[in-house]
Amino acid sequence: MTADTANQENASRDRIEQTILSAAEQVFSQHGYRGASLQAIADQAKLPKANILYYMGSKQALYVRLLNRMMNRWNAVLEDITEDSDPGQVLSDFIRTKMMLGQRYPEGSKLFAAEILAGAPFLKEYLAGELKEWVASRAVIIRQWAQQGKMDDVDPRWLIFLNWSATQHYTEYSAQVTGILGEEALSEADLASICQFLEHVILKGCGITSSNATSH
Amino acid sequence: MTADTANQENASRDRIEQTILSAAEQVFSQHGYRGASLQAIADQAKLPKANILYYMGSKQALYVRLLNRMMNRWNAVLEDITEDSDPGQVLSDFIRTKMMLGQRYPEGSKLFAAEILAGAPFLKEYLAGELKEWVASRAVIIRQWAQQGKMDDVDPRWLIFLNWSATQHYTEYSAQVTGILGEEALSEADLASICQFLEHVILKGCGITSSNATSH
DNA sequence: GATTGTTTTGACCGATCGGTCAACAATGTT
DNA sequence: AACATTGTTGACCGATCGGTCAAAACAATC
Repeated sequence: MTADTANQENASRDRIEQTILSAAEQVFSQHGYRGASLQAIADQAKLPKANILYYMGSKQALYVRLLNRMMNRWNAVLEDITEDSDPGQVLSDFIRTKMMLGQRYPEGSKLFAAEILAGAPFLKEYLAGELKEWVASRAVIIRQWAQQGKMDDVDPRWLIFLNWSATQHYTEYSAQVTGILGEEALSEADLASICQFLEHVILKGCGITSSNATSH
Repeated sequence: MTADTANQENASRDRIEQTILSAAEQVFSQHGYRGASLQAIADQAKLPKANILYYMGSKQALYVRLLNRMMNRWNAVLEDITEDSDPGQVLSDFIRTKMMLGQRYPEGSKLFAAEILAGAPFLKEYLAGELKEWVASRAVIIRQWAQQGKMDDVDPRWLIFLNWSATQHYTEYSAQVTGILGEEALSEADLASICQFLEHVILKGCGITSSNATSH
């Protein structure tokens, strides 16, 4: 096997795997782990069912792989904040980034939501480990901001949860949102309006007098 | 059949039906419509599977009945607000009531969330009908409040969604929240702290200078 | 062209799915 | 006591579940 053909074959394998992952993400996000069937995934991917198992090994392995992929997409967010950062800028960025990620990966976000709804059987360790530490470290910084008088002395954990819930709502409850708005999907104008609203309420609500954040 | 025995029989029937509904709510809320099995519901209710079908007719009928029961529990909320109401009081009540409902009916709330995640196949009409009208009518009142200078001129729809998402988060994502907090379940102190935080941020964020709302 | 290794896929496995049914027990009703 | 109604449940149905396997198709090396 030459290097060239090796690349070709790997590229072909990657393409097929991405097709399967994408199809599986759709099915799992709608019906959860138990409710999803390999046949439905195979139909979505337009491949024989046996082919799915050949590439992914098992339903559980496929599911775990999707969860990990989604975790990695989120990992880049809010990594580098310090006590010297501007709270307004950080929160504003956080809201916009989270909204963007939700729009970019709606199926992955819903997949995650379904996993949590089921009691997080595959993510319990991650939640009580990495993510808990992540929240704790950010909480320390937010507390410092409050002590510096940059913002109100609110509980950082509830603030973080508020940011998550407020943004994720528009991807995970998209069926409800679009149903109520009477639109097929959220428009760009809607998204901009929502981001602006969330910034306004959350920053003002936390007593952050935004200096250099985008004003409106 | 005397009136007495009729009452007895109906009471017995009601008790069994409630047992089944309660068991089904648990299973459906964790695994969604497709992921739930009648056998799992029967095991949870400690009844033979055939008995479930005898009382409920079919899996779908049971599921729809659970959805309707949850809708009715929510219907009592925020029914009687007018343009003369105090926004701070109304929003404060709304937050506390929603938090309370989520704590009282966690399985029902999760059931609803799973239904929306799946694309709301059984609730599409309700969302685009009754609930849409509900939101629209409240939006009018909130707009009037803004015109009267009682609060900032924010988009009422996003405000309503914010209230829903911020409160529902603690029931539907309870696995994530407790995992991160390192607690088995949310304590009374946590709940009070969360309500206080949400009131503070949302009211202040909307420019509502609370006059008679509970102060902290 | 023979050989070796990788994909592809229909056929099949035992288990479980939602749902039906008939036999039987229990409970009124007369 | 005889009868009708309602409740209970194990056995069973065809369909589908996740997963296995072997035979055929394909590709690369010699």
